[in-house]
Amino acid sequence: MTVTSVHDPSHREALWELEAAFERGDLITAFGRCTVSYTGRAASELGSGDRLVVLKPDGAALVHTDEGRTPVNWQPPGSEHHAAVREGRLRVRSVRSSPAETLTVRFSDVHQLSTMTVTGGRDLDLHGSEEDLRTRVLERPALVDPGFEPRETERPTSAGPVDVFGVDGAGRPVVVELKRRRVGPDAVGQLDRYVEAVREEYRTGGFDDDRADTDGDDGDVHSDGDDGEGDDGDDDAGSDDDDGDGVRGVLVAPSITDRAAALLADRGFEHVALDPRPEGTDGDGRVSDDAGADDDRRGRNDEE
Amino acid sequence: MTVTSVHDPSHREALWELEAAFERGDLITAFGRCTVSYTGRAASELGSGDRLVVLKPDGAALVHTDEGRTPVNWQPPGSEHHAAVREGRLRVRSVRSSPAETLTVRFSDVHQLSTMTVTGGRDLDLHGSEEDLRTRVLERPALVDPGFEPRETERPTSAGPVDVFGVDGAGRPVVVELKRRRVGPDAVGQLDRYVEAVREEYRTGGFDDDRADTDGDDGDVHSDGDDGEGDDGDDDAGSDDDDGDGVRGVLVAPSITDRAAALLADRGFEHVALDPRPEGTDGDGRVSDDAGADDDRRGRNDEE
DNA sequence: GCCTAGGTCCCGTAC
DNA sequence: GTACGGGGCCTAGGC
Repeated sequence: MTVTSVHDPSHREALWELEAAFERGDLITAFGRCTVSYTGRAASELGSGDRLVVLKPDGAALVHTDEGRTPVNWQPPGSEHHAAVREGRLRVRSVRSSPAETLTVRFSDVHQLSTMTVTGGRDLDLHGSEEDLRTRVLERPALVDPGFEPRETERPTSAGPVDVFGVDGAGRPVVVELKRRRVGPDAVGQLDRYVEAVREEYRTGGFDDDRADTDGDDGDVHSDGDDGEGDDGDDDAGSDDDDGDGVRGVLVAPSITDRAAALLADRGFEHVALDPRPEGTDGDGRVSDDAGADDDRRGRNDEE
Repeated sequence: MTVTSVHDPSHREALWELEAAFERGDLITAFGRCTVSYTGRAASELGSGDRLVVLKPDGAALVHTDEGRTPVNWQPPGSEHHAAVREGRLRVRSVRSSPAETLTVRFSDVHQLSTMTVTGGRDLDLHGSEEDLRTRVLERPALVDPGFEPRETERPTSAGPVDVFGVDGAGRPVVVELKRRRVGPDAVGQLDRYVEAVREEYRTGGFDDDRADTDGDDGDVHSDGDDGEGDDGDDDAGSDDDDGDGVRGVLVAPSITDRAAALLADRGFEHVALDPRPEGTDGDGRVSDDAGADDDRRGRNDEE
């Protein structure tokens, strides 16, 4: 039996079904007239109305109205569901600790209650995330800068891990921050923190202080033989005509807002326009920078 | 009739029910074995398995497995739902434009399909948001700083609106950034952008350039009589022993991470520990700064 | 447990 | 429409 469903059950009937479903680890949907209370990180009250309540065996709870992608109330996984009849109403409560939070749904009427045994895979195969963008950059570093040579991903700094760290053709350190979508001012701040941390590293000594000792860890790129002095730069990696300390900051993202661009310029950083995916049939995915890069409505007609 | 439900319908039956429900503007749940494809800002594929699909009359679509608060696939409101039988399967598709996105669910088996007419309120009464924190600050400015005098909320700057803007006892401008929860480095960056924008204002002239002309708009505070010189400060509003330009930056939040605190100190800004809500019975909600401010497990027992 | 950042984030609001 | 920031954000990955 994969689905059970009862229409307009009495509260006792509903209670019985709920507890059996909890026991089985079923997915539960309840539709009915209810009020909802929540207290925890915040607190809320929702007056009477018809809602769809979903209770998952992992402890997640969702309360949906007829509008919005976001549930009007919810409880994340890890909660515990409880049901009871109180004051003539069916009370469903999901509770979790740390943070201490309680969601309470009180049904005056249950229109329908269903329980479902779920089987099958949950693994989503997703493309177009920041990780895809990183792959593109590592496979074709020239998209970032001619002569760019990635050295490490998730490179640790005192400000956190840098998405891609490497050197340019002149041997200057390059800090690359990747974003899968159009970026605003926050991304510039993020890049700024990383660049400043790296600059501070170079200032205060030979990059051995802040970096967690992760030689040969999983973040490395280019595990070829040369690990020491293979730099072909003519400068001593810094003090060039560039802005700060010789450390470059590059924001790789499909596009950037005006305000973010102004901030970026203010800090002396650069934007490289790049999509997380090779843009379908559109060549290599490099978007022309500082130019009208838009409207490629590829007429992808459905197969059926 | 508020609820209709069919068990193990044929695809044609299901199609009929779906189209009637679309017509009525009903909320729809479908549980069955299906695959899911998505393409748009990203792209994904989900293999066959049992899932709960929710279709809302506002165009929202949700695909839920038995785990997680977040749907495994979805479509935001504004999409258009379509149903058809193709290649022996029931195909439900939600499409939207800008961005162009398509969600396709292909059912090999529909275990249950329900349609529901939703009535009742959707307005949530929520407490504990940043707005509550702002209210607290405006009602009791001394919580931020003795002598702090709020002048404006959502004060426009070239970097965006400042949560609360005012002056301290010495007449120095104060930029306040509010956060309802513990803050990390990003919040410091945000505050930094605002403070820098205000400082630039003061540098480049008498605060009349970047500010949109919103005198007497809705962001003002203190519409009392005294608008001019009531300051009791002994300094001339700036050039004190303080860091920058005489403009102070204050981050008001319940707590702050170490890294954020270091950044804050580096910029010469301050943290004021404050909760969005008066913390139940806990006095005025001011949290002791730089001290072990924790564990107040108030034993709030349920009423029933 | 906390911290940090990504997300098909969603969502409201102002421009 | 774009932009910007809030959110009970959720979620994954480190430490």
